Amino acid sequence: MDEFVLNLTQRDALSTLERGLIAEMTAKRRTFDAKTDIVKQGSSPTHSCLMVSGYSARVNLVADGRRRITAVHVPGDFVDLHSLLLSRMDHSVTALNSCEVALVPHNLLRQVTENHGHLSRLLWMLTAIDAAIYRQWLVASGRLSSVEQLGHFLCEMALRLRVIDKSDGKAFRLPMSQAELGDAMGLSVVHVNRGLQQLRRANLITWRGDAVQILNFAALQQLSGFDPTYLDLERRER
Amino acid sequence: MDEFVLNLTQRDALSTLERGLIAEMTAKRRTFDAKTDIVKQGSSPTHSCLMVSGYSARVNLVADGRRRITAVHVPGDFVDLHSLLLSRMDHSVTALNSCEVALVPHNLLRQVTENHGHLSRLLWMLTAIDAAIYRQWLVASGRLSSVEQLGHFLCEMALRLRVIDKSDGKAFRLPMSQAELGDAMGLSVVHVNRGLQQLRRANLITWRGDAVQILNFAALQQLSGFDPTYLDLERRER
DNA sequence: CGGCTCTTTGACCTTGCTCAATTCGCGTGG
DNA sequence: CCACGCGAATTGAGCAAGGTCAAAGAGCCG
Repeated sequence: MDEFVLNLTQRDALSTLERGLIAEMTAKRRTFDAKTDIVKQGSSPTHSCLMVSGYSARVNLVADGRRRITAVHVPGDFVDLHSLLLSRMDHSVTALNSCEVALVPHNLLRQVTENHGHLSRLLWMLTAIDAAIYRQWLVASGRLSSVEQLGHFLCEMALRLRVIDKSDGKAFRLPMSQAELGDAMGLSVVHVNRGLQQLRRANLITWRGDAVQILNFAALQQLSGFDPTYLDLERRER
Repeated sequence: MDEFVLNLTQRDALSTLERGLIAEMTAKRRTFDAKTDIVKQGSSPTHSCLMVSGYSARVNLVADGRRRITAVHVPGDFVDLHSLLLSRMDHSVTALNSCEVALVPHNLLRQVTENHGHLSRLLWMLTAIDAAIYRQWLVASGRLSSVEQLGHFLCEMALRLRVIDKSDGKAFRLPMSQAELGDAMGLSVVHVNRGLQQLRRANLITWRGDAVQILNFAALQQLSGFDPTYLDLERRER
């Protein structure tokens, strides 16, 4: 699983043994159509899902139809590692486009935690990075304006996709409708639309279909106060 | 460390060996005055902090003085386990009142991940629960009204404090000013004040000094759509 | 061509923010 | 015991960001 290995080797070296374990873990695959649930709210999975290709979103439903997307996952992301440790899914994971997923049995993961300290620290690290992203989204959600927030999100996606060679840091695919983007930002569709127009008018981005392009990363970064520290893209022993 | 053990045994059994390891890990202590930093943004700690007594908050600073509190930690919370896995702190942890903290050396934690699979899964679980709380705050921040959000937060604190025997599920201490509460909710002080008044007028809560009392938990829960699933208060093998 | 989803626009409304004062609680020094 | 000072809570008034509703385009596929 190329993207997953890239995700890890960006942050630490992997031994041959560890690469073998990863291959074993990701052997079992399944595909999901766009807009279908990969993991359902309320379920207690017996395996964890790792994105092989395609994008997915973590969706929380609130009473009376309000929804919030709390995370967007790209190839190489271990989507619900935490289902290994938690009892019941308090939210769903939905395919944004058609995607392929590796189903990693929990007992295999448990074996890793028993016998492979370093690799299990790396998996743990992935959940820590996810948490860092949640924190950053919380900051954005409560303390940035809608335009700043949109810009921040696009900077983040550009970087995360660059790690897995799906972007040069400027152009990338993002298969999300403005409604989905609104759910991710905690904004209304209408407001997302107007925010994007503002970014376009400022010549900061273009967005046609699922093709996003950041025209001036430095300016977008400055506008949104984006600081990539939280993605921890640093290679060192962990 | 009583509260920490309660936090874990709420979710799984601990062996005698594991209890011993925990005692060893939490041997070294330090106290912090109210409003001082326990961990500083930008630093690369060599130990992780576990709250022994007192409350702390995870604070992110944004340009031009905006702040966001992304988490509130109570006794028994492992405040920055993730510093074991991440390179640099992208935020600070600040003491809300005067508190005592156990300093757990990273090399000790690393040994646990090498030799004690079950205990390291439990530590990992704690970071997964933290992440679940972040997700819930994201939902609250983007999709709940200010009053709902305040209610949700108070329900959460009541439950988390009950786990560590610091609350009967109704009354508890919460040493936060309305300004701090605003930073935690992503709201302005003025609005927090008005929201709390609304909760008081509806006879749902009282709050004097740092003494909070929930007068009608069921009603507050209903109002805020609080569902405790995400706290994963279920005892089973992990 | 028809139907579907997604984007865009306009008009209006509401929640929550800002600014500025005032009041309250409480500890301190006289 | 009382005046004073200080941080926190509270209030009022006006404003603005973002929400809602409704309709009109655009793009796409069968």
